[in-house]
Amino acid sequence: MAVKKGYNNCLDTVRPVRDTLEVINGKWKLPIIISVGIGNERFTDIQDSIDGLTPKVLAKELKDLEEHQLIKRIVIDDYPVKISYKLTPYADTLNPIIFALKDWGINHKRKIFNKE
Amino acid sequence: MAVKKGYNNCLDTVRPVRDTLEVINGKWKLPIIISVGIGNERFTDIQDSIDGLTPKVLAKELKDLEEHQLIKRIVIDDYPVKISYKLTPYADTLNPIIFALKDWGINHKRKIFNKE
DNA sequence: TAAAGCACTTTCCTAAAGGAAAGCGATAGT
DNA sequence: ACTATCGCTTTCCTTTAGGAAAGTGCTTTA
Repeated sequence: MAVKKGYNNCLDTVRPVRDTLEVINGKWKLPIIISVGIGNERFTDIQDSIDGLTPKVLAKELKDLEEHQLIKRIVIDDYPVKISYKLTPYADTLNPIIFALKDWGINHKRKIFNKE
Repeated sequence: MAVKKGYNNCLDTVRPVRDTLEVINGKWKLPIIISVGIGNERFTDIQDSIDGLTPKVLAKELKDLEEHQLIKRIVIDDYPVKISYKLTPYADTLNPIIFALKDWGINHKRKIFNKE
C-alpha cells in the first residue's frame, strides 16, 4: 500500500530536472558551452565572446565542465604550446535544452517589449 | 564595416539563454512550477511535495514567479479564506524547457550509473 | 479548551557565487 | 630590451542563495 498524502507527487519530474540543474547551474556554464560549441577554442576568445566573464570564473567553470565530461582541454604540443577547448560529443546532447532556453528567451523579450 | 575580432560571435544565442535563466534561476523555481502544474495548489502541499523546500524560500519564490506572471495567487473568499496557486497559461510555454531538462537528467543518471 | 493546520514571516547564520584588480611565467613580436 | 599575448592564479571583497528554527494570527477539529 502506498503512503497516503494530501499532495500530488511530482518527484518523477522534479528529480531529473534538479539533476540536470546541478550540472548546468550558474550564470556561465551554458554560455561557455555555447561559445565553445560555436567554435571559440582559446581561453581568451571564450572570455572575450561572453560579456562580463572574468578569467577566474572562466577557469573555474571550464574545470567543472571538464569534470562533467562536457568539455575537453587539449594541449597542442608544438612551440609555443597551445591550449584548445572543445565540446565533447556528450555536450551535443544539451542542444535541446539550449534551443528551448533560447526560444523561450526570445519570445519572453518580445512579450515584455510589447505588453509592459 | 563590422568590427574585427578574433572570436566567433555567440551573443545571438547567449543573450536569450541568459534572459531565460534570469527568470528561472535557482534551485527551486522550476520544481515549484512543476509541482503547481501537476495540481498542487496549496502552500503546504507545494512545500510537502518538494524535498527540502522551506516555507521562507517557497514564499519568496512564489512572489518572484508571480511577478514574472508564471503563477497566480488566488484568494478564495469563503470561510475560511483559502489561498490557491495556479499556473498561468504563460507558464505552459516553459514545458519544452522542463521536458528537455527532465530527459537530459534521466539520461545523465543512466550514463553515470552505467559507466562510472 | 487544547491541539493542530494553514500561510506565511522573522531572525540568524553559512556557504557559494561572483566581481575587481593585480600578478605570473612562458613565449612572441618589434 | 620592451611590450604584448596567452592561460591562467591569487587575493580580496560583496552579494545572493539558501538553510534552521521559531513564531504569528487565524481557524478548525477533537
